[in-house]
Amino acid sequence: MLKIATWNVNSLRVRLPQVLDWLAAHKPDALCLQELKMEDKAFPLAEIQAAGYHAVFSGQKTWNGVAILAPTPPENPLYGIPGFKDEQKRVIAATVAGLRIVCAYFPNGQSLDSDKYAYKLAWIEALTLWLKNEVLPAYPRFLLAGDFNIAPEEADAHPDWKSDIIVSPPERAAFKALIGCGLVDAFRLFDSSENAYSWWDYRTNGFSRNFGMRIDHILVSEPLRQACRGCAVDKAPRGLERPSDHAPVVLDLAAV
DNA sequence: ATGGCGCATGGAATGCGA
Repeated sequence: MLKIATWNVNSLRVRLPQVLDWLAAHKPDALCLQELKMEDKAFPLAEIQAAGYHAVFSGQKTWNGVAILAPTPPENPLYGIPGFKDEQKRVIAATVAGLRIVCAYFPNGQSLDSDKYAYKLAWIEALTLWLKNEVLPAYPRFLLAGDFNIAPEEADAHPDWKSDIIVSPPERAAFKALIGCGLVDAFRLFDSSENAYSWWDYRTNGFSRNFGMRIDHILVSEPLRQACRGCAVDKAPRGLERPSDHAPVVLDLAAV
């Protein structure tokens, strides 16, 4: 069985002890991280290697930043979306355990009238075209994991969520177009509705009153669908002292 | 219950995230 996980850590500098604990406890075959919020020269490679993991990473100061950790060296790393000029470090790809993995931190968008919203939609379109035209044809055993900043369905957002961002029809249409490339939302293959959310607001005790959304996802290619054995949110890290506002999403995959 | 938290920058107050 392979265990593949994704976790927006909201600063790897702050969350490194929790990440190391989580690696030791769960021993994932791949862990995708987002929001490192650090430059590559600050990446804690020595600590991660001491924990028995290798890493490929793409960071920047203050914002964004993505990484893939694995017990064997991730192969053929690729940084960013080819042909899409972007200063923001949001995408890293690598091959682990015979799986092509794209780890992505989708733009937030901020609000529907923001330039960041237009950037979000353009970014998703570029990602979709790249996956459809280049990645999926080359790598049948493929998965896309990360923080999508989209709650795909009504059930994926708390009813009290009042903002348009994250749940707007164009964002949900973009998610469907992405799925339409030949991908499956692994979480929805299983009845795990009690763990429906992957993010909870830091404000107003969001976690204790379950004010959250499911915005972290693992999408798998059709050839991997039959190998999926389970997919769930691990809520435990969200309850720790000084947590990330996101919890890990974990996929169990039968070895093929 | 969305001003209300947490993080980074810079060394206080502000911008951003979702």
